[in-house]
Amino acid sequence: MHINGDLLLSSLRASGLRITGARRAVCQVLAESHDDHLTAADLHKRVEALTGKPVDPSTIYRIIDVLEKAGHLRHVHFGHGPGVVHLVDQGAHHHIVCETCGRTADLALDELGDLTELLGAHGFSLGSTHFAIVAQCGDCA
Amino acid sequence: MHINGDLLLSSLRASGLRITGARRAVCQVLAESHDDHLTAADLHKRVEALTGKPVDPSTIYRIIDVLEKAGHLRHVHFGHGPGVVHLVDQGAHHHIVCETCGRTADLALDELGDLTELLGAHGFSLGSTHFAIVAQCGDCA
DNA sequence: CTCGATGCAAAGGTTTTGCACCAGG
DNA sequence: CCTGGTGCAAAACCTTTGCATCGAG
Repeated sequence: MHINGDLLLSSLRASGLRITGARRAVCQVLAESHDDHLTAADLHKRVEALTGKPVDPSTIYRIIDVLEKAGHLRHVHFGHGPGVVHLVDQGAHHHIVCETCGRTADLALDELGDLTELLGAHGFSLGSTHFAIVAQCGDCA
Repeated sequence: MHINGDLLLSSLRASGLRITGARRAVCQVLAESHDDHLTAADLHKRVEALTGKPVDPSTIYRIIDVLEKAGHLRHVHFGHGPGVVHLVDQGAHHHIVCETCGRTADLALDELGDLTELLGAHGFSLGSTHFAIVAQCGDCA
């Protein structure tokens, strides 16, 4: 089951936050592009296309921030370039991204046992999905 | 055994490149801070301290570029913040960095079997040490 | 009416680039 | 000399922030 835009909005309202046109549009776009990894710029374009009105980039970043603090959104860094954003309804996952072409794959948390061990041997623990693992995909290797 | 600055310089000369004051200083600083991960800004500061003369930041970046193309240097990204640079004399290694405090650890390539398998299961291969794996160290977790 | 949200513009930090001048070989 | 290296200044890129205004509740 996928989170829908209204659910996001009512969660905001429940926290005493206001429902504005921009927030409505961001939530709808996020809900519709549910399985995508959108950059702030992508989000911005789609929001403007949806509303027909100009929206300031800073507003997009602020809405991302609000949704992230509310726990609905996560933003992830894929090596170079802009960060990307995705909803977090169906459990967190880690990301692999191709350094060359940008193709991505998701890693379920229960696949990460060996990696956890490797990191543990050096006194580290995974514990964040904020940065992707950068690698090479089959086509680019 | 560690690469020393003169070795770097003679390699440059052997490629038909010129030995300048700035290049001499960068190579010496790199050789002396052999096991560190320096940012371009660190490098810049130490080069100016060593020569007593102002050096333009762009010159530092260009020298990094030259040394990297010559295969002596690698620059790595540790999550947010500036990239870091280190010599590559004793075999490539991968990096783990703590997302919170920035502490780093090196992963020898022969420790990466499991990670290689994990990535392979998704059609990816490691094959670059250009981006660190971002995690949490014991103190910050 | 009131406070939160937005637009605008500017700055932030790192890195790159264009261009004219300088200097290594 | 002559080409490559450097300084300077500006831009590029993504994101954040200050401040005045707008609008949701």
